[in-house]
Amino acid sequence: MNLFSDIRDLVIASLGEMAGEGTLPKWLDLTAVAVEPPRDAAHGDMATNAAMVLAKPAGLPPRAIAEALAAKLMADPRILGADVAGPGFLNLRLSPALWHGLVRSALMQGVNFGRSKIGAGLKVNVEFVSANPTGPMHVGHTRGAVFGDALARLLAFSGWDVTREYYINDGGAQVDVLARSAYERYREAHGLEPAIVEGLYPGDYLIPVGEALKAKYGDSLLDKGEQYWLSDVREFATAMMMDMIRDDLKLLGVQMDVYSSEKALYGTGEIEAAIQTLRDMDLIYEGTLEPPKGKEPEDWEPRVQTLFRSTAHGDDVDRPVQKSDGAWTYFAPDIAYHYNKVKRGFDQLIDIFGADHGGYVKRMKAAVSALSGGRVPLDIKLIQLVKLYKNGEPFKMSKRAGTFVTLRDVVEQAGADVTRFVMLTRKNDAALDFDFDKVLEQSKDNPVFYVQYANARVNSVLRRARDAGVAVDDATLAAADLTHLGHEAELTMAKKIAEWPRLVEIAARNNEPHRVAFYLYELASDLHGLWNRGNDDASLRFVQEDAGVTQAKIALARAVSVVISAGLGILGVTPVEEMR
RNA sequence: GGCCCCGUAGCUCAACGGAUAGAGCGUCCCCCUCCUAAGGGGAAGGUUGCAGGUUCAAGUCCUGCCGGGGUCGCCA
Repeated sequence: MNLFSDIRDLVIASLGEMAGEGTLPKWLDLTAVAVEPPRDAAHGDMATNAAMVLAKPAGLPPRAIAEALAAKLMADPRILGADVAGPGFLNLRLSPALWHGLVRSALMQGVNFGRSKIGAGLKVNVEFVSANPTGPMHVGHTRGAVFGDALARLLAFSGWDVTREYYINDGGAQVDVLARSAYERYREAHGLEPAIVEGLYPGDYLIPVGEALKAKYGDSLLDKGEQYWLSDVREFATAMMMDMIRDDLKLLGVQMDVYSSEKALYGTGEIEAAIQTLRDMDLIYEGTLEPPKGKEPEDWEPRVQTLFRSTAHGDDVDRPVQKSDGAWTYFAPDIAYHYNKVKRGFDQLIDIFGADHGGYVKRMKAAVSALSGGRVPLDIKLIQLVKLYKNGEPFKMSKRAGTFVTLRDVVEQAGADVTRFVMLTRKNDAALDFDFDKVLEQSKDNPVFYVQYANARVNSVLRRARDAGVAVDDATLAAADLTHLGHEAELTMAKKIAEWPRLVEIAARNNEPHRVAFYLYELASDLHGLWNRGNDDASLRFVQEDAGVTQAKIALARAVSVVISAGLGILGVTPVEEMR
């Protein structure tokens, strides 16, 4: 139930009638006609831009169209007023019964209120996290994980068929480094001095891997050449790292549907086939790249490489798929991997990358565009840095010094719910400050607390009503006589609730889960405001003498709670019933 | 130098191409015999970095600058 689209349907139908009657030309394109909440409540409940959008193509003055449309709309019982304003806006006042009906449907639909079918069952693949299997997840990965998971939930809520996928980068040189690092820990487990030289991973998290290797292989790998153990140790250590990463994700409440391995692409011919497909399109050639302008590397030498003609699909320069020694670059298996996703029948692909992969966006889009014949859109969301603070001071991290902050550190200190919510209070492409003290603060400048508090207040009212012997289950509330909700402050609250289904659509269409977090903050603010007005005006308190009136007021409060629960559900945050 | 992201109130940030650009913090004033004051109401605070352009309408789209960050073959 989306009141805005209902009223838009009415506007479109009325415009159709006007065309039928000759007031408007018949061939007008109505796609730009919108029905929106006005910024200023004094402008009414909804506004449409129809007259302004149609004035030019129809060759009529906007106010004339607006007035004719207003007359039409007034015939509908839902419309109490239609006033032409400003440059040609048509401001609509709606019957209170509409808002009452909306509260009722929120109560009846529960946390499904706002669910829609705008995704039309399209198969979308959301690839996120994809952290290298060489160590535990750190804060940067955490934000990507939270974002991807919330986006997946948002799209599923909005009618997409969502697959969450993790691409394991287990095919490059970094897993060899992992193996060598683990091997040193294996030697350490045998009481030998580990030679953790520059370039190896120094982290303590590999000590258990060394011990596990000892348990499995005994001393059989000691004093053997790398060619003897590298492959086995690599596989063993990678598997343990992935277990660790899965545990980290679980801490955050993130679950993947599919784990795809880069390494598994090698030797299957998939990479060769993908490249051959591009070659058949004349998009692969042998050539030499120009050195980057302005900042030429010291050791630049022109080399002939196998290149992908990504410029044919919007990139700035062509990109190598093979290194000068003939081995695949990282890009080649990634092309094959995305081709694989296309072939699995996804209608849309979404990749969530760290901001440092920004330079990779155009070439990946070019590859998918070429391989899908332009059929499958790829949206790449770049996740900006998280800056950590403690007591207002920047928290320095250094991977080299081993002082990086892990996902586990963050979740153990702040909790999964707080971590998730805070990380979604910013657009993905803006940097985020995460202050360990502020996120746990119980005050209104902490959005998590503020939203949870609103929900707790509703539950407090429900308890109170129950204690007074008033039935407040959702079915009873939905059946209550909501005409008791006549105060302007109460209708404002209901109108805010009415925006929820629309907000979800906008957020889903733009792949912007942060909108949900901001909306919830506004919704909570409205509830706190209404609550406090009960201090001055006893008739606005939720619990009243008359049971019927109480039920109507609580129906409104409960509808807020329902939306908060639904919204937090999309963010992956558990609503609390009571503040501690 | 090329490409990408960011630039909005003193600070941190919102705003699906719509009307007089909104919140929180900070500053100032007010509200608890009353459902959790862990809250609320109000005041002050703006040339949306600059200059053009498109549009009935631009913080939003396009072009060029300025400032900050990221990135730029043989890492992933």
